[in-house]
Amino acid sequence: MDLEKLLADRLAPAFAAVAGGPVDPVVRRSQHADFQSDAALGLARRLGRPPRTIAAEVRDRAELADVCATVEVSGPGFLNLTVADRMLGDLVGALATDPRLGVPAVAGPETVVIDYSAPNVAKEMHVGHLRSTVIGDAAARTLAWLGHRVLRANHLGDWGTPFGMLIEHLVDLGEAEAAQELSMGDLDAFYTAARAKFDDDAAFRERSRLRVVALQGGDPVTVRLWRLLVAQSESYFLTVYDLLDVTLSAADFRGESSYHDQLAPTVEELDRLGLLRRSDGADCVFPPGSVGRDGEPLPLIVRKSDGGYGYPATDLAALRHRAGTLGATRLLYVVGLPQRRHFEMVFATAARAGWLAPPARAEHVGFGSILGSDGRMLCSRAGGAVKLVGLLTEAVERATALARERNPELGEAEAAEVGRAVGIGAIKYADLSGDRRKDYVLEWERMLALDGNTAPYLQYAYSRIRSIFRRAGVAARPGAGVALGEPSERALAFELVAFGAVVEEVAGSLEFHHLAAYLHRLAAAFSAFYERCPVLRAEGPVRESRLVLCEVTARVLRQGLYLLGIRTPDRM
RNA sequence: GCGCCCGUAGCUCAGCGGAUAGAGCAGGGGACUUCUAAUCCCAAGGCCGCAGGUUCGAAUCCUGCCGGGCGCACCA
Repeated sequence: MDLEKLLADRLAPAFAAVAGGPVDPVVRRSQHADFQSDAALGLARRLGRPPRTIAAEVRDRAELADVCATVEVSGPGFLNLTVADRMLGDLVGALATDPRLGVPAVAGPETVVIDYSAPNVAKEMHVGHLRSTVIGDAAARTLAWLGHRVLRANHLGDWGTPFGMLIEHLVDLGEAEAAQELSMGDLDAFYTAARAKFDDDAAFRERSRLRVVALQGGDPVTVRLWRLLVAQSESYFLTVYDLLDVTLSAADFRGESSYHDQLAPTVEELDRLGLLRRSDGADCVFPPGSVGRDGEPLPLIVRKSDGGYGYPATDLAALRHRAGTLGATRLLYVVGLPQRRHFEMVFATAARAGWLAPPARAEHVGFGSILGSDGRMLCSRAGGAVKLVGLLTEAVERATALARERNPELGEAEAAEVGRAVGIGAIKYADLSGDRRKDYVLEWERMLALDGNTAPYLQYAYSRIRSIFRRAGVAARPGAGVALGEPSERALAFELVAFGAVVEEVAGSLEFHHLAAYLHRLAAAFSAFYERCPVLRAEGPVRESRLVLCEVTARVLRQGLYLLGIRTPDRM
């Protein structure tokens, strides 16, 4: 039970009695006390009485004796609430014996499909994929930990016209040579070479066109070559995921091709439902509300005038599969914000077709673009893409060098391990600590920063705690009483007790910067505590109590960072 | 033209109806014989893009304007 809710529950009846109806007590953290309630201000006009009088009356009626040390009317009519040390200590004590750290598993688990990462076969992963992968993985970890059934859907770009030219290029190179190139992760070179031939060589272009037809027609030789291409890319992506420390596995690849045979039936059903309209030779759905440049309704083109299918058809088929066959009630799409309109139209169409009916719902978990230093979008297809592995490798190298420098006691193997955890953590945290909807400028310095509000700061706090236990060879006694004397102990305790509410909120909003900010507050509170409150040199109950504070802090940091996909080394 | 998003400290960003607008970085000053100084403490830094409006109260909600970005029919 978090304190805010506890206080609100105690205040609500008092407010209801004074106001003669239900009132939200509006409890929040305060600079002037531990918490404050602002509800009396809003009630003043309605009741025609001074807010301070209302606040005083609520104070007198509320049953807060066991929770609060003091309850004071302040300013124009705030209620300042100071929590009793005893209550706060008991709450922390309860966390110490709770394997879930005050975050209960959800009562009604849902099936959640999370569409994220989605690189393209035979194309390099660039920084644009980083956001989707990192945010999506945090969502997967968080929702899974809460007890939901999470299905990770890596919607691989493994189908479409570019495969004609890619397969022809593979044929030109020879399978062995091509496999070699692709397994080295040099996907850009492969793609660029194919593209160049396609642009310059008419004969190659024609071969490519025929190859697409062969692929879609299921020609066995072509399909085998295509599979080769896909398999090589998949194994390359898995090495990147491994380096990035992401929970995506080989089993999560669900390429666009896997919906290939559902495309026609999907469109046919739209037709049967009377949602289809032919426009300029293309089969379209016109979801209400979307208007184009000319003021006319904007179509979702489910079948092109040449008979081919594009993204809308694939997305609809995938959605139908996820909601229908898989039984998902929450469908997440971790895709850049520029595609917002596309998803609006897809979701609207799916709803009209009855494929997406409550309680099932789809959410576009959009994120901002990555910009270059000139403030313009970076992640276009037209080059300028920064190779993801290059970024990751540099982060790990920097962090490893720093680990060696700062802690010579680390052996070579441990320094490498710390370097990985810290370097990768820094990159993920840089991405998750800001509002995901905002664009951000790609600054290597920022992403690779190892001090300030960064993952290493949180990891360092964790490793210091581990160091205390390691050095003393002791463990916290879970049942030990938590006695809070020092202000920095109280401050730390307040943060610990807030973990559950933060995770719960983030599971809904998927705004991971709230979790990041919380963990930073927690680590900062711990660091301040660490400076002022000796643990091992304390004695008796104070020592016992501080050991519990340390233990719970470590566990919350570890779990919180785990949800963000960030490791916590025992030593740094 | 229409729609969506964004303008907060020198920089990167939180805050999105409540009391004196918060962090980090950079820059200034302190703290290691004491559980890891990848740390902590102190000081400094702001017409919250501009102008109206709603409200007891606005960085936060509404309207307009200015500046920037993205999207707007067969590309994924």
